[in-house]
Amino acid sequence: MAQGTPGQTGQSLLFLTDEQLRKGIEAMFFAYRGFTADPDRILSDQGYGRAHHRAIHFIHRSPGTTVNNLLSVLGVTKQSLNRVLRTLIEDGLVASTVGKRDKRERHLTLTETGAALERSLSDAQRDRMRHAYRTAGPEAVAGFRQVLEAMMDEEMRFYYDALKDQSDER
Amino acid sequence: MAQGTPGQTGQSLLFLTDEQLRKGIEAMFFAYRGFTADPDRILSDQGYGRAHHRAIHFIHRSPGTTVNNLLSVLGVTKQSLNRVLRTLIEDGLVASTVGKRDKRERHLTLTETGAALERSLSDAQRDRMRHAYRTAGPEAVAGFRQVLEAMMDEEMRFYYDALKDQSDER
DNA sequence: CTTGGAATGTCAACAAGGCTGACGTATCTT
DNA sequence: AAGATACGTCAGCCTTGTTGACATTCCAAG
Repeated sequence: MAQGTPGQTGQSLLFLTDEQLRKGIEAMFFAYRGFTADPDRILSDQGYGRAHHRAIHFIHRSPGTTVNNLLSVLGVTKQSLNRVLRTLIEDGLVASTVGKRDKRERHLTLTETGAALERSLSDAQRDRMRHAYRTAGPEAVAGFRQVLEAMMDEEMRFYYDALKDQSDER
Repeated sequence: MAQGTPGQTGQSLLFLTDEQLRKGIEAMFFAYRGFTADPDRILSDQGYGRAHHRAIHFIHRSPGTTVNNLLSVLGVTKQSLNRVLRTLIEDGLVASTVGKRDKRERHLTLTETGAALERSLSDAQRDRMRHAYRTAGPEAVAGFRQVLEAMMDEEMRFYYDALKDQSDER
């Protein structure tokens, strides 16, 4: 566009000092600690860890998802996931049902008990998120989301946007 | 204040659906993965992990900081920190000097080599942060910071704001 | 029908990085 | 002199990540 206008759009001219960037980096570090603190507390009482939380969260989000699907979203090895999944199934929090169309696949869903734990975990996390959102205000929230989305790897943004699939035909 | 005004400030009336909050939660999850990905890659080549990165970062930020200080900021046990710190000192990345005023204390600083590693790590992380900031724009950045700050635990916000101290008299 | 490959599960071994508990030493502080 | 503080260390445990090897089951192509 016009050349002489001093960077108001923020797109072209945006001076970012190392100090500003460091502050952002530390904000991520400290905020993430707060972000995980509440669920971590709940989980450690029951002998579970953050890995269990992640599995439960994404199974809740996409009921009937397959193991492979979960693997991609979580970005861990199947051995790691399997260990976590096994205890969740043994403890009756997650149900694993053989696929109908493809019987090699296992479709994962939360049981009643599993859904109850999920609720208590995400309630805690949502409370904190809600508090942060309310404190910062709606415009800040929009900015928050924009920056985080720009910070993700391409591949992760795909899962971030997409994950709503595999609805039917188990 | 006035009662009839529909929530424009975002402070009083702010409807937040579970769906909106979930999206925020997942944004944190996926973004944090991206946030740590680059340093993790660099570190794993050298036999270090994320714990080393954190130590190096905060020693760089507060040169001459004490072990106890670092403990509080990082929120780990001294045994955990010591393991990391020992290897960093052995490998000549961190220097530990006895306190002048209080000889029980050890003051930690980065050596030349340590500072070099710190630079390569924070360069990578800053590049990603800069990219995210530029993509999202300055207003988004302000919002991003506001939300993150509201998400921290009180105690952590203290360190987030404060850490600039212990300058003198080692 | 047979066979190749995909999806899943399992066993074993290992490492990083958290944790607790206990103990020792040096050094302040009272 | 006694107690508190700062630090280091030994030992042991847990979660959660990794690799590698291998079995099973099943779909689909030939």
